[in-house]
Amino acid sequence: MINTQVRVRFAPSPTGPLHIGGVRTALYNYLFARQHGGKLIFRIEDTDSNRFVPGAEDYILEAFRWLGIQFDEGVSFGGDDGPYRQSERRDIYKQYVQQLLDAGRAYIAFDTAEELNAKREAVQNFQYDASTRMQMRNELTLGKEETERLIAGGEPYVVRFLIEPGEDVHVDDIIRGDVCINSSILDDKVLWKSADQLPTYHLANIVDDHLMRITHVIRGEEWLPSAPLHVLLYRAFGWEDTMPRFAHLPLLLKPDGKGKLSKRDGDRLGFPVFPLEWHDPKTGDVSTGYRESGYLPEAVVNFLALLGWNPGDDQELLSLDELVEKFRLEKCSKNGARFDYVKGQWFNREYLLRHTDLELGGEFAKLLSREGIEVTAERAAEVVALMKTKVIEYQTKDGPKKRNVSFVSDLWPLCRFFFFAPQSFDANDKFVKKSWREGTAAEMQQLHDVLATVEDFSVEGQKAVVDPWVEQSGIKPWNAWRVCLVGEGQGPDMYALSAFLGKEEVLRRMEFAIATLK
RNA sequence: GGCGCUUUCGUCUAGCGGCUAGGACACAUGCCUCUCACGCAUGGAACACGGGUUCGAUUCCCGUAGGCGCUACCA
Repeated sequence: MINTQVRVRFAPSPTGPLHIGGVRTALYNYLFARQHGGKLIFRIEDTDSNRFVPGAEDYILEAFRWLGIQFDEGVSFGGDDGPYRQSERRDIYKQYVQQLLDAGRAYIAFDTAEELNAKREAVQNFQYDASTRMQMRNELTLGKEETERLIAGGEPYVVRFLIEPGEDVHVDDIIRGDVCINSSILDDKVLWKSADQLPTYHLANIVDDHLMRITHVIRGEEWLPSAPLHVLLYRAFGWEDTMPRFAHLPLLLKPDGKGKLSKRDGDRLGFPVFPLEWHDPKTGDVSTGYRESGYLPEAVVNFLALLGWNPGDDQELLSLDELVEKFRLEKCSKNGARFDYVKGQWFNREYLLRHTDLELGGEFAKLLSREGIEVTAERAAEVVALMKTKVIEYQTKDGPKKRNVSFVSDLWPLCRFFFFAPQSFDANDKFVKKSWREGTAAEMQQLHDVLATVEDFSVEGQKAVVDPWVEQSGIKPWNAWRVCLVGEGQGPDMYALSAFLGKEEVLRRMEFAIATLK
């Protein structure tokens, strides 16, 4: 194991959109593979035919493309260990199930789901294991001949793993150290179902990881209780010497309240839990995604990477390359992390501010276009430059709150006045009241007339004319001028705004305000 | 219920026997100022509890309590 190449895999089920926790698991696998010069494999675990959701596989692939997480082998990436879709590996599993059967490590059972449910209701804490298997309808109680007769007669059956009780099974977890579970609490897990000729997760997982020469299994903590079962399977196959090492990651928890993060939390608190927008083919429901909500992929990656791991120093902003370099699996925290989406917004802001105004202007121009405003990226970039350091008010369950501009889309509600002149003024607005008193209209008329004489309407050009007038007249025109051009107490520096709007528009807005407010 | 994992500011976390327990997000205040801000500065805020081990425990061990997960012919 020491000198073999690192090979890890991310193996989702195509049962719906990829959960953000799954994205983090994939990211950690990616970081680990890259930093060891290893390979990352993309496998589809579609052994439950009932839960298959069309479009899910493409969705997952598209999500990773967007995030910049690249795979080396697997579904849609090729490789020598295919097929990488478990539903296409029936023959392989069948062969290995037979191997277990032949070795007496597994047995055939005919108990139907209904029979088992009845049993569970009748017997408290019923478990299909060494203590009960001799009372059930299976190969061990029916005998070989009867078993073969039933199979020949088309009776559906499953193959169960025969677990020897009373053994302490140890799992050496990279994150948690030695984890020990007694085999007596494990049940004789179903490994294979004749009904769809497919294995269950446990069997498929072990066979595939072995055949694909996986060296490290990095997965969510929900798998920890079944890790001993997996160890036992490796042993039963005689593969213990090449068994991968395990690392069970802590789960992502709700931002508030109890339990693990769910889709509902996102809907309730207003943040995405999926990387991309998802249209549920069954219900028609649409769930927003990080991409569609205006998150930058590098911000999502950085945010997720630090939920459960940190570089050990005070650095929080790390590029994908830096993460590859600094990530340490053994330094991952052991306890679940509450999903602090507010910090996610902060990360996005940091990355947003690292883009040039022109890049952001291009995005903003697209957004404006959807509002029916056609401007060039350069023009939009001027607005971005003036407004990207502002705060936006938003709604929460505890009422309105404020936060810094974190998304390009935050700009739009703040920037309407750049494109639309005030149509009316709120006389009760605190700022308007404070700024517009007796005589203000006359002062604004003076400023209007002064501005009318300005030839060069750039910031500098206006200053050259207006500053001396301010000095000489003693009039502080700023707030009232703001009322004229903006309509309320917000916005950028007045000269900057005025220069952006241009002389004609500025004079027009002032005339309207003077006429309206008197 | 059983089994396993886990427990440092509100949140994410640093700490790996001796620290004024550090940082970030969030929050509050001040400065700046033409509005709202940004920025800068400052501040409040944590070792779950009880036993051990030790000269000394946030740190090691054991309990208790909380949290999380698993307990399917789902992954």
